[in-house]
Amino acid sequence: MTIEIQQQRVQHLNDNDILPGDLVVYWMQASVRAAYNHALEYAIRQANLLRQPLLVVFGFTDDYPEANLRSFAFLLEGLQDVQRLLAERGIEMIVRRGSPDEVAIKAARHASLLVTDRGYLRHQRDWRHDVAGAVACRLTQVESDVVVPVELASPKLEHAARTLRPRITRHLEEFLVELGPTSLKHQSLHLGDDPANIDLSDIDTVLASMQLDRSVSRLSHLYQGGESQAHRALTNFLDTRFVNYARNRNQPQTNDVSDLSKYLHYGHISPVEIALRIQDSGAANDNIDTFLEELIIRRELPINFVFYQPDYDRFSHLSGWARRTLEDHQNDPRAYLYTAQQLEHAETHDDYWNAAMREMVHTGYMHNYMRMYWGKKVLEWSATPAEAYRVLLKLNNKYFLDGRDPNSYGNIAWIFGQHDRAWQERAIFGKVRYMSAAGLERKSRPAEYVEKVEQKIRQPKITYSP
DNA sequence: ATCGGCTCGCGCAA
DNA sequence: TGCGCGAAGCCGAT
Repeated sequence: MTIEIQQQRVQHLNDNDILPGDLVVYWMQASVRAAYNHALEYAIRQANLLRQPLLVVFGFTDDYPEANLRSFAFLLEGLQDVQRLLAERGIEMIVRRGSPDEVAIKAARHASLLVTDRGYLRHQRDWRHDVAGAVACRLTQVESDVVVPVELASPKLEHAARTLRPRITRHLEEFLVELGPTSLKHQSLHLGDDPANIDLSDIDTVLASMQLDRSVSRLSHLYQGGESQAHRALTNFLDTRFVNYARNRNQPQTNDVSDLSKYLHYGHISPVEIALRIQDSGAANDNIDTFLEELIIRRELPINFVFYQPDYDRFSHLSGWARRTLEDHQNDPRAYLYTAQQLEHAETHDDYWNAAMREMVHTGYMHNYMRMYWGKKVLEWSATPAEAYRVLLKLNNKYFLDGRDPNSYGNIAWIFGQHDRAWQERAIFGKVRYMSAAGLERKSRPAEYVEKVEQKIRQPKITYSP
């Protein structure tokens, strides 16, 4: 049984026809997995219809925006895993060094059809645009990283979750469906010996050969990238912590969260697969509903944001009340002013904040509730909102394994009022929502969170065994 | 512990 | 044009 891939996931990015070529190429870039990968399944079905083999190609570049040792290691672990999983299905995948668009163009030279997955950030869209114009064959993009395709959910920038929610919910029945694997009928090509291909059998060697920022430590002792690890993380969450999810998801002193955001960011797991597993878990409805709200609505709102807001990574995109009120308070005196370096080194007067910053630097993660507090305080302690915006995005993208994601840009924009409402006017923040240490203490146990972070840094331990 | 007030703009009903 | 409502807010009153 194979489910049809919903038509709305499929877009032809140029007007070219399918050519009488030798093979179908799937240019993998965003959905680095074998399971629940609509682009992969689409490419297999097209190859079978054309009676041709399929080649999967990934373009790997040292110049990837804001990447470093930490993120490259996780990426490579994921590539190694998916290459192995595809091989088990008789599908050949090569990872070739070079700018992704150039790698795709070269790989498509003898292709009948080039298929790719979808990314929403500027550089991801630019690559696909460049490739669409450069190849002779058709380039087909298949959305595989959201539940409801962005343009179908809404034709415009949404200002709040409550307006996007019904627009997504009405399509869930159609899009929250299984996607079984299709068998590839025709032999692969055995291109593995090409010297241009990267040998993934030893990741250390690949990393050593690269020019990259090594100042951000590798975290493979804590988290390894890859589809297999993502599935283990999901199973572990369902078996041990999901029962507490609705109650504890905003309690930073607990670990009752899914740990899946980094796998979602790298495309190591599909949101559709996660949602189906959650729905079928037999858990209490409040846990299921709360989780699906986070996974689908709260994840796809920032994707709507980066898709319809070209300046998603700049303070200047803010308009209307939030921009006005922050600028009205631009010259308010700041009780604390920290340099970017003091912040990065967690050298502030605030122990809760310092713990959050340390969690970020040393574990590549920060509890979601603390991400809000962390951001609000940087706004409070910076000379201008624009400066705070810059510093927050830089730290976010440097240290988080789930950084450089639409969620990163959405989360930072939220600090400055995006997707939020006006509140009682006060210094510096104006009418933008404020957060305080007293609020943290009222709602959670931040002193225990500080303890938890220090413990985690001292004794790093993976929460699920490989 | 819980509640109302603060405050804005969107989307929908009218 | 009016009205309800919102992710995590705070604050003061009860």
